[in-house]
Amino acid sequence: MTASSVAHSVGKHPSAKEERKLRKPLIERKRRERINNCLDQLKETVIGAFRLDQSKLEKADILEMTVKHLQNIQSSKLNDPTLGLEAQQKYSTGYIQCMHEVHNMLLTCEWMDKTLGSRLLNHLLKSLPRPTGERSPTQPPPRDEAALPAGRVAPAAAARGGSGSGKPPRSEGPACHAARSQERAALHSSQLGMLEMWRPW
DNA sequence: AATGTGGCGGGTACGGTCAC
DNA sequence: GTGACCGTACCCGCCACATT
Repeated sequence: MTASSVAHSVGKHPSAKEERKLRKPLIERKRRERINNCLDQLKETVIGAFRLDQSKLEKADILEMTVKHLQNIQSSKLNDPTLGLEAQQKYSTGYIQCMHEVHNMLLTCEWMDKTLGSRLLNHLLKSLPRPTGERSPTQPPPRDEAALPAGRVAPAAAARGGSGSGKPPRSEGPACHAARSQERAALHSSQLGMLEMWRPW
């Protein structure tokens, strides 16, 4: 007995059980549609990735090709670690330039409260992007610890520092050196006598 | 704890393709 | 032509999880 036949035999007010019996096939069909839609999208992707013609690819083939495609992507990323690093460096460079712009603007704003300005720069510095996984001593912890005055470290953050998560400390890679040099650049600019309070380190 | 809901797997029907 | 095989859609029951 199909769902439609159930509908006919029941009348206008199907019970909850019968209603479910009616809905279930529709839900199932929607589900299959979702699966097939995604499979179609995957098919387009792998056809493009593997330069295939629009020949017949059954579902199992599509999944297999997708797995291979993802594995290719992963291995190519592993073989070229400089791709991510380069992007990070570009971003950090731009970030620091923006910090300088903000700093210069603050210097020209006589009405600007110096404390507020230094807090702003402090915040920007703490938010300085650094390579994944690294957390500088000045970087704010995830929760409300950012509200603490500059130079203070929340007890929880202090306890976490480095080994708090239970993981062994990361060894420093080239990404760390890049962040260091950026930090040095910021330090250098502050030493040029810009804003005296902007020295969270 | 009872009930509702969605996901999943097994079974089946149906249509297309291919070798004979 | 036809039987075997394959891929797909559908139905149904079961199960896990969420809700009341």
